[in-house]
Amino acid sequence: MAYSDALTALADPTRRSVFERLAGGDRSVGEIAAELPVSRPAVSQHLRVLKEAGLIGERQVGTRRYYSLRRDGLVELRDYVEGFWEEALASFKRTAERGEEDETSDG
Amino acid sequence: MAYSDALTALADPTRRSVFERLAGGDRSVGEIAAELPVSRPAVSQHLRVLKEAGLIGERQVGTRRYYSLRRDGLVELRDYVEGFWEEALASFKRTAERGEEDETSDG
DNA sequence: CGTCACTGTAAGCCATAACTTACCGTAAGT
DNA sequence: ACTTACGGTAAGTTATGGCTTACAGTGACG
Repeated sequence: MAYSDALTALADPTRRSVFERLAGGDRSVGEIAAELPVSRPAVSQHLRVLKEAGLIGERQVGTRRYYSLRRDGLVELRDYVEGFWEEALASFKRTAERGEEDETSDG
Repeated sequence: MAYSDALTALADPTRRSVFERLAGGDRSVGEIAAELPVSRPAVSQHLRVLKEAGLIGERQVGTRRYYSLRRDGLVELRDYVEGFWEEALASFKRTAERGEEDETSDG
């Protein structure tokens, strides 16, 4: 399941920072590293994880590599949350229907 | 930021299993533990993390504690992904408008 | 009050992963 | 060809966190 990798990838704060910077447009590794308090190799490693999670893509220009958000990856994550949202609503509804009884009425 | 805690919480597979089981309705710690290959204390710890992330709530009945999804927590996570989705679309659009850079290697 | 059922917490172990420095390959400019 | 710029990879260190067992606390019930 890809949403699993996506969630794992976005769990780390630093990696999330890297990811969120790509929302503003394509960025090279050096550009991202310059704005973060970690080394360039660290950024490289984060980018690798994000890429393996399908969240970003890369485009090479000379020796530079521009990373960008990948639409499909976002869709998967979005669908997971949305799907869960639907289930949650159903659950809330069931709970509400059972009334405010705070006792164990389960058989 | 709460979505941060939510993402961290949902990163772990076991914890995600715990969380997803709550989508089917309220559950006690013992019930959840019985369905998972980890000990009850482990489940307890996962529930604590999920609760601190605002994703679930608890309701005590006797010595039992029923955990349930928390609507607000879901909303926050959903909004984060949705907001990102919007930004991503804008980014995609910008990239498209800039046209394809033909220096891109085939990859 | 004594016992049982249910659960949270503490302590310790160990796998994971995030970070660093060092190194290597590659592309462009002179 | 040499130099510079850019970035991926390897190796090693260290912090994080998920798991287990042992223990403590609380409510229901005879």
